[in-house]
Amino acid sequence: MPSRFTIAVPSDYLLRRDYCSYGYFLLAPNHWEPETLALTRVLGLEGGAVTVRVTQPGDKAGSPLRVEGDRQLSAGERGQASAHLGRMLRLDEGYEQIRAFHAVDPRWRRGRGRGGGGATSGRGRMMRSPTLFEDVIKTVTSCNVTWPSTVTMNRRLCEVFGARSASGGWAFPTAQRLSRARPQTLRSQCSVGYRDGRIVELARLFTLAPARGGIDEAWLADPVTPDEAVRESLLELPGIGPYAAANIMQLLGRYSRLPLDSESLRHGRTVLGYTGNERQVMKRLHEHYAPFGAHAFRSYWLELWAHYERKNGPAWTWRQEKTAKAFVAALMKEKAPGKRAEKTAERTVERTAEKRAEKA
DNA sequence: GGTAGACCTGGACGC
DNA sequence: GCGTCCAGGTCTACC
Repeated sequence: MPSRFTIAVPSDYLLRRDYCSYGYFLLAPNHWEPETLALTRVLGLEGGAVTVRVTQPGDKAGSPLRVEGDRQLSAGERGQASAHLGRMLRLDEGYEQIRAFHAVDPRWRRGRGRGGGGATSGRGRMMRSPTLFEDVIKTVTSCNVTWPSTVTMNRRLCEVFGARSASGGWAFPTAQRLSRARPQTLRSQCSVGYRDGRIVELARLFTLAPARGGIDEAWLADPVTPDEAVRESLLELPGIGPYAAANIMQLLGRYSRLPLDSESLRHGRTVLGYTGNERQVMKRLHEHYAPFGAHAFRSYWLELWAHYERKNGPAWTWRQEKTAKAFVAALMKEKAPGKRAEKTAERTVERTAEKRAEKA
């Protein structure tokens, strides 16, 4: 028997805008339906996998979220599901925290949520995963690779190693499951390439107690822990370099560091008009966002995201199956690609999908 | 401390 | 349809 419950949200929280605010909303097992403004994904709970469908009735900021599961959930499981969704949607970041961000970067204050005195738009909450483990693996699968490959890796990880829900969806694999996986299987069935051993080792570190050398999630998430200590600790993990460490920090709610990559360079050159070599542009990017201090990443990301939305329409209208195409590097270039390049990209994406279907 | 090259996959493009 | 080149961040060896 299906279950249904609600989750309260901050008064300025708007599901379609705040959920569709970071690229991971396009990665399995997450699924967004633009027609119904519904988020669907499988969550791994103590009683097994469950597919949940999350909507915000009336599409009104501050309205409680309606959650429907594809099976009966115990009270404990409902609590677990609420905690997973709360982390994912950053519901822990209240109105005051967003107002503090807008105080240093007023560009995102426009628009009206239903917040109390001096209402703000509520912009500034970027979605993430229900668990830190999923965030770390998603970050590793996004390094040194183009977006369509990241999409493939995440989908295959779920299909090969994820638990299945009653309605047939796949959960993101647990650390326990991936820690037992053979690197060769990861490579051949999930196309993760040289990341195979690193993913297994990361999974193993998530299963170990901190006292035995495992990852101390509570310490990483504790606001008392200094940013620099967190960064150094992340850099010691396999497959985590400066970019990945900064990205995981923002996923932990630490926004002072910038995960600058090739996309940032493009943003610096084409949107901000910076010239010079890579090092010079990176330096100017750091200078540009330095005034936003503890909120630097939010300013950086909202700028970047606004650029994507100018080109492709609001993120909540994006179709998951088409984004692999939309984010093919050539199609994101400022100069429109030629007809041939566009056709080739489409053909390649289609061929890849067919090959994957055959394999499956 | 800085730099070069390997790692792997799939998109881009020429033939 | 095939072959070649290239993008992408991390890691290691070397200077």
